[in-house]
Amino acid sequence: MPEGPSIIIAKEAIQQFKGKKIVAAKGYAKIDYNKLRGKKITGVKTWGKHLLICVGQTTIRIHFLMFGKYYINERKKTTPVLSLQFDKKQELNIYTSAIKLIEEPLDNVYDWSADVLGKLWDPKAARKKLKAGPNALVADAILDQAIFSGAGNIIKNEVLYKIKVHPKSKIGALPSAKLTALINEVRDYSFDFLKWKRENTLKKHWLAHTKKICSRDGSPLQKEYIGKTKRRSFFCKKCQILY
DNA sequence: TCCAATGTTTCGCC
DNA sequence: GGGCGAAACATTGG
Repeated sequence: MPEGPSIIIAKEAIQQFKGKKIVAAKGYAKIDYNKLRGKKITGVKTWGKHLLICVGQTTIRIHFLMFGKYYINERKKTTPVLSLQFDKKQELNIYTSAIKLIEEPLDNVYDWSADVLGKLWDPKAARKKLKAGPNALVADAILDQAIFSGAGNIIKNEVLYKIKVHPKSKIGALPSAKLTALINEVRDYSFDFLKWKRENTLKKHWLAHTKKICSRDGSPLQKEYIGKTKRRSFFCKKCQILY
C-alpha cells in the first residue's frame, strides 16, 4: 500500500463516494465520529502518502503506514480502524492505518510543492530544501517527506540505482547535474511506479530493490541498512558512485 | 515458525 | 532540551 503512487490509486477508487452522505462512522481510531456522521464527502485528495477525505470543513487524514488496506463494499475479519457507511449498503473500510481529523484548511497544513506526484510539484523548491541540508545522505534526503512527499524506500533504491549514485553520498557533494537528475528522477520514477502498479507489474520492473545482481554489470548488489532511519538499501558498488 | 518489511510517531534515555 | 534509538502500531509473505 504505502508509497505515494499507491495512494493515488486509492484516491481514484474512493472518489466514487464523493457527494455521498456518511450514514454511520465508526472504528477504533481515536477521533470524534460525530464530526463525520450525517455529513457529505466533498472531495478526495492526496498529499504524498496521505489520503485526504474531505467532509466539509473537516478532513479525514489516512496514513496507511506499512500494512494499511482499504476495502470498498467488502470487509475483512478484523475490526476496521475506520468504517464509513453510506446509503444502499455501500461502505468504505480502512484497516491498520493512522487516522486523524484535520480541522484547518489544507493549504495551511500541506506544502503542495513537495508532493512528488502532484500538479503543484516544484523541483526548484526541492532543490532549495536540499541545498539547505548539504550534510544529509542522499538516502535520507529522498525519504524526507518535507522534500519528496510520497517517495518511499522502493523509490529511493530505484532512483539511486538509475542515476548511479551511492546511497551514502552527501547531498552537498553531488555535482549540480546529478542533483538535478535526482530531483527529476524521483518524480519520473514515481509516475513509472504508478503505471506499473496499475498494471500489477511493479515488482517485475525492480532493478535494485530486493535484487541480488546488478543488471548492468552482473556484479553482486550490496544490501545495507543506511541513514538516519536505517532502511534497506540495495546498490551496486561498481556503478553507483560515492560522492 | 519466525522474521523482516513499501512507514511514522512517541517515549525514554543520555 | 535536543538528538538519538528503540518501541509501538499490526499484517503478511517469504
